[in-house]
Amino acid sequence: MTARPIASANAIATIAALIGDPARANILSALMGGQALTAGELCWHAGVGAPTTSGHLAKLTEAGLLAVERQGRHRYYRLASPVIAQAMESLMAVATAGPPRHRPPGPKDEALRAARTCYDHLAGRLGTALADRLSDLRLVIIGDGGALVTDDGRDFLAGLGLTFPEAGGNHRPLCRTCLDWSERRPHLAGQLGAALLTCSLERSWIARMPGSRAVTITDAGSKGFAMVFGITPEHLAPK
Amino acid sequence: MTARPIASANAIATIAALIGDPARANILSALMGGQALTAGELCWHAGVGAPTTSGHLAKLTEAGLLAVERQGRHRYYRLASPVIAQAMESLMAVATAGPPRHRPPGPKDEALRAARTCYDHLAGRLGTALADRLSDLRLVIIGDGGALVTDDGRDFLAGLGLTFPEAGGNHRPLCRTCLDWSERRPHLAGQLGAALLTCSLERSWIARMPGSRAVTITDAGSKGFAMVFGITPEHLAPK
DNA sequence: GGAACGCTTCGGCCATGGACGAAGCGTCGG
DNA sequence: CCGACGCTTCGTCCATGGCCGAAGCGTTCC
Repeated sequence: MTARPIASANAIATIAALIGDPARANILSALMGGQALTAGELCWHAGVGAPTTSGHLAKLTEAGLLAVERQGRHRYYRLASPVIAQAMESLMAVATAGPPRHRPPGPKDEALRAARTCYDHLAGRLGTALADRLSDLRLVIIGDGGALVTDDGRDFLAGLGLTFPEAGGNHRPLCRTCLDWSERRPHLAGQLGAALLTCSLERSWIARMPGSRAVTITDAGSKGFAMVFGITPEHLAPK
Repeated sequence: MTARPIASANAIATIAALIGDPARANILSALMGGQALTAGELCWHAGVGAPTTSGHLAKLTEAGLLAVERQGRHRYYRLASPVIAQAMESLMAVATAGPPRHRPPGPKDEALRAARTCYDHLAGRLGTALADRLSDLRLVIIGDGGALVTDDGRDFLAGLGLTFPEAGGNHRPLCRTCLDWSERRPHLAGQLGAALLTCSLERSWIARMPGSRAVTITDAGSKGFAMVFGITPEHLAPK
């Protein structure tokens, strides 16, 4: 007379178990940057040998968490869908929200806290500062758990060369918020968030740090973010 | 020369591994209903023996996923925080979004699809219908990934006897959206979502089905939802 | 006070699955 | 065409951890 539980619980368990292995979590974490990586690079990130990594990648791909693309003798793996990144962030939120455990800051973490990519958009102090400024300027309205782009906001973004399809329909949300795990406040995701990241990279306002999700703000970036969004160094200072 | 990965990946793995066990996933799923359950009830949901369940509960509590409260000779367990439920929903979204796997509907699933609780708010066709109607009536504005309550909405809710603190600050979001895994469209969560569920239960518009997250709509509920929100039987019909 | 109950702890069994070395494919470079 | 390279498959080892029965502790009921 044992249980007959809700069927979907097993589906959750399957996915969670997949993420629950340290090597696989490292792989997924590395891919949260949004760029596709080769099996070799992921092997390095995973911290295990090549055969083991290959097995993990096969499982993740089989489960639909990763997508793979062959290119020459390399195989490029990437997250199969943004919802995967979202789930990872949710788990990260649980991990940091838990009991007041010691969370070692570390030097590399400081870089991550300052500015990093979160799948395909900006996070960290830079990400939250952008969200704050856009909100202050009434270009987006950040509500509880979500965000809307105002007409002013559309005009402003068009001025930056960023245009978007109309809201609604089945395509990707124009703008949504994403809880920043280091700042504990929202930053902007969705099409808008992705466009801001792309735009910042194209203008060389930020540069990716190799082997990390962290990004550095260039001199041009300091000027650019200040000029366009009014972001001051104080916004980006730790604490 | 093995890896030096991002520290937080291990934190994710720990949490995910915890959720990744079928018995524990069942326990967490059962608690998604928002009410606290005794170890014995959870034992039934978990589908394993009492000693095993006790071990799982200890692990989950130790990790900060569950909170426990002793009451007489019973111990009531509940999710330690809403972010846990959010993470579970994210994982569910990944599970259903994945490859077009067969997902067996089943009779009990139909009840879940019709109306169920999602942690502390309503989901399923009833949940999405409520969200739709509130949106149609311009009481809330459902944007991409988020929701805002309008002034009209506040007045309307006040008329139902529901009042909320001002937005902003550190307290819980007034209203946010939550992706409905069965309808693939948003329903309303946050304080507003919780209040709607409580209100519906108090008025006996809905009744919990024992041992399940599903709820049934009472006769009074059919009238009430139609009268107050304009929800018709068509809104609640399958497909 | 004693028995029933709810839950946890202890001890031991066993399967799952993650790890690596060696070998097997495909691709690129000279 | 051969060797180096990138990645995967195969086979094997081994530890982690889930599971249960028995026993222990605290609470409630009669």
